[in-house]
Amino acid sequence: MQANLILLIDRSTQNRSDEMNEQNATRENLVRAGFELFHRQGYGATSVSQILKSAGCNSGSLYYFFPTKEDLLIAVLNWCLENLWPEVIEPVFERISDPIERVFGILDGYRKMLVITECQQGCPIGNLALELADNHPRVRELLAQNFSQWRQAVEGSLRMASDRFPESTDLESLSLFVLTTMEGAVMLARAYRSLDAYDSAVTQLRNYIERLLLEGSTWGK
Amino acid sequence: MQANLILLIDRSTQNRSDEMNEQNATRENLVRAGFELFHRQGYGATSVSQILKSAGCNSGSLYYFFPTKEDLLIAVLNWCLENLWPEVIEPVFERISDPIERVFGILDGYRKMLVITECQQGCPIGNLALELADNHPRVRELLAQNFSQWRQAVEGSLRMASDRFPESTDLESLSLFVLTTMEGAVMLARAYRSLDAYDSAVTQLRNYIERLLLEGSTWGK
DNA sequence: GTCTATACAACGATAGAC
DNA sequence: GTCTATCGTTGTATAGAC
Repeated sequence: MQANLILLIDRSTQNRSDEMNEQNATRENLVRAGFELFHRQGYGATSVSQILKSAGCNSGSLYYFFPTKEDLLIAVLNWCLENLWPEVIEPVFERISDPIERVFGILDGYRKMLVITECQQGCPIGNLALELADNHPRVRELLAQNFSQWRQAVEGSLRMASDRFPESTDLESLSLFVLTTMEGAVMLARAYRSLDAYDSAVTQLRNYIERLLLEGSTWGK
Repeated sequence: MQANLILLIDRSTQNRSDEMNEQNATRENLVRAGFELFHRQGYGATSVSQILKSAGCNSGSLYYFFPTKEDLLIAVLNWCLENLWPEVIEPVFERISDPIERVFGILDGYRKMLVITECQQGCPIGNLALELADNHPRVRELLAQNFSQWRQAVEGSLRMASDRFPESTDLESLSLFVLTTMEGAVMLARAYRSLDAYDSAVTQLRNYIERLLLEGSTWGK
């Protein structure tokens, strides 16, 4: 039951294990275990021994690959950076072709995570951002990169429909606003342990975007 | 420099110290120290010894008032619940009378905190929400109550301008959306260590609300 | 590369004098 | 109520055999 919680992991396990040599299997296991545990419990609340147990190896192996626990975290965040597109964005884009609905498809993907985890797990990056942005400079930079990549995916999609928005629309700012909404909504859904807060926010966002589109279509083609 | 970081604390210190008997001064010091440190570092990353140093007492005193560290956290969250209105909401409402601008005044208050802390400190409740919502049931409930109180302040203000919105507007959902935006925007501002992300989100929110108001005014008075 | 054993510090919490 | 001293655990990280 726990093993399948994170959709990210399952897909990429199958995709990548073939093309990997035996040598780095342990390293990969550690990164995956780190990702899942940091996501579920946070960075500070996850002990190295938990990671070792989950990855099925001993401390010597971890410290062979990573000088410190923080270096493992950095590897995890780089792993997220590599996997966002193939594992989160592209599956949605394959299923949905309308550029606006693709954005809401991404939001629906995060909703699925809330459903599966009964509102106990949100965005893996968002969690770490609030925990670590202050006192871990290298980590903060990687968190920002992860957010930027997410935002660019949304912006790219919105830009395909740029002619449907009013001319003055700032699509970069609007795509960042989508991310803002998603992160805030996930936070509230977890605090309330209810999907209502998430759905309510997405409804408001959709309302806003529909008004923009309505205005865009009124003012000539 | 550090001591005056949190506006909340300074105001209430002056207001309350008179009406307090000597006996509970230590307890109050502990709650204040806990609030500030949990806000700055998170719950898990703050050690009891740090709290003791900041509060100017020893461990015997803390455990005399609070059976565990978590009980101190609960006292802190109750303290937030008591102080939100007098220390965060009312100062804004005194300064600004327009109900819509009052909402943006609250958002501007959080912006000030980002400015003062150079984007290193966000919402004290939001931080704890992502860190603790999963595995601390009593804490999660109090976090949700804090969010609800904040949302109700916004909703009360919007409701004073309800005749300016389209009839179909769901003001409860809209006020929750304001909170969603604020929390998401604070998170991104901290990750990017820049006010731009915050300002961008508030601009989008204002744009949305202005469109609602425009539609409300068009459809008759 | 991976193992076992362990160093060493910090943690939350307790005991008992005053 | 507050103090000092300390218990027992857990944390990250290391050493050295294999």
